[in-house]
Amino acid sequence: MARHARYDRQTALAKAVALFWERGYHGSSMKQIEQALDMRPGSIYATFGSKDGLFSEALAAYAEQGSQELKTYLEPAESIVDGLEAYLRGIAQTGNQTQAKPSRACMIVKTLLESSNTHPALAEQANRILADIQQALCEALETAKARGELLASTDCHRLARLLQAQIVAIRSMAERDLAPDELSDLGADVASILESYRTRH
Amino acid sequence: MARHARYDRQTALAKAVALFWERGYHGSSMKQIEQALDMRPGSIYATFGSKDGLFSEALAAYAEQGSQELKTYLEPAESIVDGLEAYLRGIAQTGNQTQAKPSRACMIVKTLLESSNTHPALAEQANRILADIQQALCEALETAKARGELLASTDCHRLARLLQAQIVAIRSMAERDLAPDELSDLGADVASILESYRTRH
DNA sequence: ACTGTTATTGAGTGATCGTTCAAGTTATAA
DNA sequence: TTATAACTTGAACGATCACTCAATAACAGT
Repeated sequence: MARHARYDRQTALAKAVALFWERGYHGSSMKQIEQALDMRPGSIYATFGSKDGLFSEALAAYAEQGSQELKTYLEPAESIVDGLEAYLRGIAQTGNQTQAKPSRACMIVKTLLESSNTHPALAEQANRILADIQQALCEALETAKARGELLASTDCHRLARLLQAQIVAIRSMAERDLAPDELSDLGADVASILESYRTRH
Repeated sequence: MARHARYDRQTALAKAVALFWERGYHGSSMKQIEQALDMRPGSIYATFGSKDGLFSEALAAYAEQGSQELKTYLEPAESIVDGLEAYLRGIAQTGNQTQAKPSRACMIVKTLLESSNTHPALAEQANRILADIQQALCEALETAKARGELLASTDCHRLARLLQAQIVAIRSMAERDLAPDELSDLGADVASILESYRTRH
């Protein structure tokens, strides 16, 4: 029995993700947020509570979309390990930029590094997300091991951590001004690390 | 023939490194800088020109001390590859915290990720430093290869890039709230990557 | 002591920060 | 049509931002 919101929450969040991913928390002012979302401060605060609240929701949305991206690599793959290697090579593929991303680095890592000593709540959220991702990677590796793709001696928790470190590494190195083929070489080298954990067929 | 400065430039810079490393560029206000350096704004601006100038000098000082740290691992080692592996394991060693660092992550990477879309000049400097480090790693690897430590097929430029990615990975993962032994396991796993490039003796 | 030079001080600059809220607008329910 | 509820607007808030500069203090040379 009243007026409906002019803005779609999901659409606004997607715009917030783009801005925060690009410029970080401290680097994004409310003025820039207002412009990016095409919303006035009152509406923003009514909808998201605060700059912190908006950032937090944006980070969660980013994590969700990142998890979907991983799935698109795992599902069509012949094996889980193949899918993981394809993913590592894929995130190192910057030449083919059909979709120009706000930043090449990972927003979660950017947030972790930016906020660990300035904004404990955000750092905690980034930590939680990274722990969840590691857990998801671990479960995928456990399945791969059960299928005989990985050596029986493989410690999946450790390998998941190593794998996450590689993802972090590629995405951070992608922020350097490397040539596209230099980065994809790195992707290939990183992917080949997994080979030593594979069962010889 | 005049008054001498109350502050030693190097000492002040070291304090600036500590603050900026901990809190980043946008996260450090002039008020905090004044307090950390025990200097009033006038003196800071007379000495370093601007917040940017101070940060830039601090970043350069950090890079220099980081390069010294690598040398302390390489020099006592029996071989270059041994030294590099010891370095990778060493930076993953957070349990033994005789020296509490301002941050566990690398200040250069923090700067790169924070400033790439907000402060081009800083991003460029971080890029240059990373390129220099990669070059130094490359030269060490070339020497190792000439000594027969590495396979003749090794592409040292590529391996240097992979190695730098591993250093970035460990230092970024160190910012997560992992248990000390989880991180040192990661260090060991990362160090073992180098093994596949080694000559079998 | 006096003079010339340089360093330090800290109140103050305008701009921008994140945030609030009274007023205005637009829809639905009766 | 009217009343009511929900949403939008944008001026304004105090705080803090990076930075400046006239006044003061401390040295070196004479």
